[in-house]
Amino acid sequence: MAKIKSKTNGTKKEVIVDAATRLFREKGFKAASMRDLAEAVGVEAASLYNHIQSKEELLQEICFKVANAFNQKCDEIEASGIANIRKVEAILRFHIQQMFNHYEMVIVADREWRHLSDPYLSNYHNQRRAYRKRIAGIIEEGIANKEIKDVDAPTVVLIMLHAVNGIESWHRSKEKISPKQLEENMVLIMIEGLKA
Amino acid sequence: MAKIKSKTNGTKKEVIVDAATRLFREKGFKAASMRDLAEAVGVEAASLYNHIQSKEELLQEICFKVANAFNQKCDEIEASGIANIRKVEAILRFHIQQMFNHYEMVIVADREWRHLSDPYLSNYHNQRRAYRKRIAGIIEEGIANKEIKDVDAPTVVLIMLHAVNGIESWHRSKEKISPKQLEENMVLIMIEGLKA
DNA sequence: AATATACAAACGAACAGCTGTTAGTTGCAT
DNA sequence: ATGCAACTAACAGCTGTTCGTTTGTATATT
Repeated sequence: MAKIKSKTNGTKKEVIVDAATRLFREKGFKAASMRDLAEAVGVEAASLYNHIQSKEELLQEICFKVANAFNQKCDEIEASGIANIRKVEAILRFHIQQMFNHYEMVIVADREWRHLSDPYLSNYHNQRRAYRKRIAGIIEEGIANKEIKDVDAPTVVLIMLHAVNGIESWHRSKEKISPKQLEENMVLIMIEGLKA
Repeated sequence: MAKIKSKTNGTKKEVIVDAATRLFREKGFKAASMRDLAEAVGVEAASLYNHIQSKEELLQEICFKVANAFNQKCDEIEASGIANIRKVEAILRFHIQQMFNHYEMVIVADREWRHLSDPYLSNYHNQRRAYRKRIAGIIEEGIANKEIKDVDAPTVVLIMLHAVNGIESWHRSKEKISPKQLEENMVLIMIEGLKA
């Protein structure tokens, strides 16, 4: 039985991915060096390669973990029988909650995925496009059902998905309103404005 | 000898800044090398330094050009005597239009300003914070006047300023609605939802 | 209980390539 | 002939990564 586990919980690789997430978020993928990462983990740069294959693998892990979370939640919401406007609201709320609980991961995926290389790059890119089309589809159904105002669905998707990125600033601001208040405000502004 | 061709009324430095803007947008500041930039301009890397002082100077130029444009427009709007909700709408419309006409510049400034170094970094950072507070102030006045719904003003600012970044995706999408349509949709969704 | 074995995981040194930038030189238009 | 703007060559430092080796420790054998 090999002891691969680190002190508290999770494999050493997970520790490395966590540190990479923090580092990529604050310096950007290109500007964060493996030596920086090694220092953050408390180890020499060469030692990292006992646990990972490459720097890019770290970015892959981050990007697809985020993508999977959103796709999975979207499956769940789409399967539920609730009204389309409610589905849109649920998706928005999930994005907001992810930005509270795992914002470094989400931000890194959103900002640095372009640095993936090609089997992964186009995979991620396709998933991203498909995800947006999916949400646009829900909105268009809602418009057809007259639950939702007659607006351009892809535009609503753009607004929603980018608006939640603003929560990054909230994390660093001093006078924070509570997460719940922020969520309710966002939903109020973005969903109430949509209702027919 | 290859020579930098200057447009009818633009210095060679402006040609370089324009190419840098394009390059920084598509590869990111760190990933874009001076040799990449030189190739885009049609010149050897060393030759660039006859016109600029450093790579960072290019980023400074981009960031502060964008910041100045927004600050200036905000002065103008604030000075006009229109209702607060109208001011917010005017600011939103200006952001949208800037994202249509100069989106590479705006995106680079928004995404890469962290790579500035310190006199410029904190200057930019302060301007950014001040700008957001300014808009939040207008919104709060509007709430006090009962023109605007009782929402958290900083949250509205976050949503608005980040939502317009979605226009970057519009630039690369195939089935584009017209700029005017997009603008009207955005205003409809984001401003109508605010009105008291 | 002491020893041997096995193997994960750390290390220092080195690599080849790229980074921004400088120096010195040369060509071209005025 | 003066000077701007291009060139080539080179720099010192950093990049991700590989190599061979050593260390620590959990298990198996004695």
